[in-house]
Amino acid sequence: MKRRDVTVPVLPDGPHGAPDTDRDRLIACAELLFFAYRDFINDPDKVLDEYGFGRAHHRVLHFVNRNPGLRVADLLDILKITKQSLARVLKQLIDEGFIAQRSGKEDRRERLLHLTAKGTRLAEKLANLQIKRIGKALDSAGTGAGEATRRFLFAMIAEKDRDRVEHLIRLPNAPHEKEANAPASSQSQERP
Amino acid sequence: MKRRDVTVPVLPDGPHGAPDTDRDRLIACAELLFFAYRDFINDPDKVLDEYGFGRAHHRVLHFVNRNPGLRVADLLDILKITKQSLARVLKQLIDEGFIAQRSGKEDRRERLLHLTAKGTRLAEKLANLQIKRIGKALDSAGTGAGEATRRFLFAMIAEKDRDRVEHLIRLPNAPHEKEANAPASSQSQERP
DNA sequence: GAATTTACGTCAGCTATGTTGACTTATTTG
DNA sequence: CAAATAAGTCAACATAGCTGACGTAAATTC
Repeated sequence: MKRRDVTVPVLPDGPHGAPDTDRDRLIACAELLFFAYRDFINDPDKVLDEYGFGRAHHRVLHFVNRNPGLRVADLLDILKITKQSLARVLKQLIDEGFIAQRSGKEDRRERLLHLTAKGTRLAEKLANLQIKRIGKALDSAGTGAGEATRRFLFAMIAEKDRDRVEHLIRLPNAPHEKEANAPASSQSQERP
Repeated sequence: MKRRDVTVPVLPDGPHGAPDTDRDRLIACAELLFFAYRDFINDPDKVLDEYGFGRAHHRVLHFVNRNPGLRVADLLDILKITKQSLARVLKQLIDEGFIAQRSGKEDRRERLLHLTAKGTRLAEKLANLQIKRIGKALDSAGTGAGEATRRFLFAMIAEKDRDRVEHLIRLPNAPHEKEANAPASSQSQERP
């Protein structure tokens, strides 16, 4: 690729002759979100590839790991995909021994999802990759960045889903200090 | 969907009897990133649907809008997709009059990308939706959240891409206060 | 000036992950 | 018992990635 030396307006002036910095800052956030997410997804993807899995499998593993006993309906609600989309990856994960189902004790129509030992190993391996990257990023972002970032990300979630997510992530000091409650479905009472 | 009222350990204690809050906080970031991105993408998607476009089209519109005169090769580098993947959406955008190409003046092999008036209208419409959501989220996240969030997101980007991104977003006060420079390609001079 | 490299476009085919709509089965609930 | 619910399944389709191969025009190099 050739390089040209051309001077170019770096920060084009807004309508009033001054840079539209507020807007630019918000747009920068949008672009950063894109790049950050792109790379956030990337380390796990490499590992998943070795198993013949994709991101969809990762998401299922993750949320089942974090919420053992999750029902299929809950997972659908978390992922916001259709039953058929989920079915495909879930079936694979079950067939290959990463996820086990147990019938609900109270409601035997429910299939409560759990990770097997094998599933837990993979889920943790993937989680550790992401945790590592996030940890480093927060360190380099300075004190208070974690708190601020969580608040920002939380506020980016569609209003109607925030309660649900807040319960789901069950963070020690949740974004708005609401009392934490039972995860989406979770635990329940089973486990004989 | 039925909900059960079951009391459940909200914050399972870690190995030392205390909650493993550090790890939990990092995992919360990961989950929040997933939910935030999911919904971040959502408003534009609805609009794009009306045009028969998808996210891929949005990304192209966005980066061409922000960097008029971008070359195809630059776009590939930004999006990290293959030429063939890009070709499909780019062709549509050109055929339907959202994007125009001009041969480079110095190097006539290059096809420099620009938005048409129609393209600009759509790109701005989409950008405004996202800006609005981000603006609200930052407000609700408190002072300093923007700064912190940008730093965090920037640090989440793969190291080898950070320089490039930093130039690309040309933020007034970039994450590390480096001097802003010309956009990735657009007219540009960089490239190692 | 010929050969090579570069920028871009394109053909053909594959995969992962999402979608809709319809139907079955087991189980709970009214 | 009838109706609603949780889950599984079939078929068909769309989007957006991917690989590999090849063509063409222009620029660069030998």
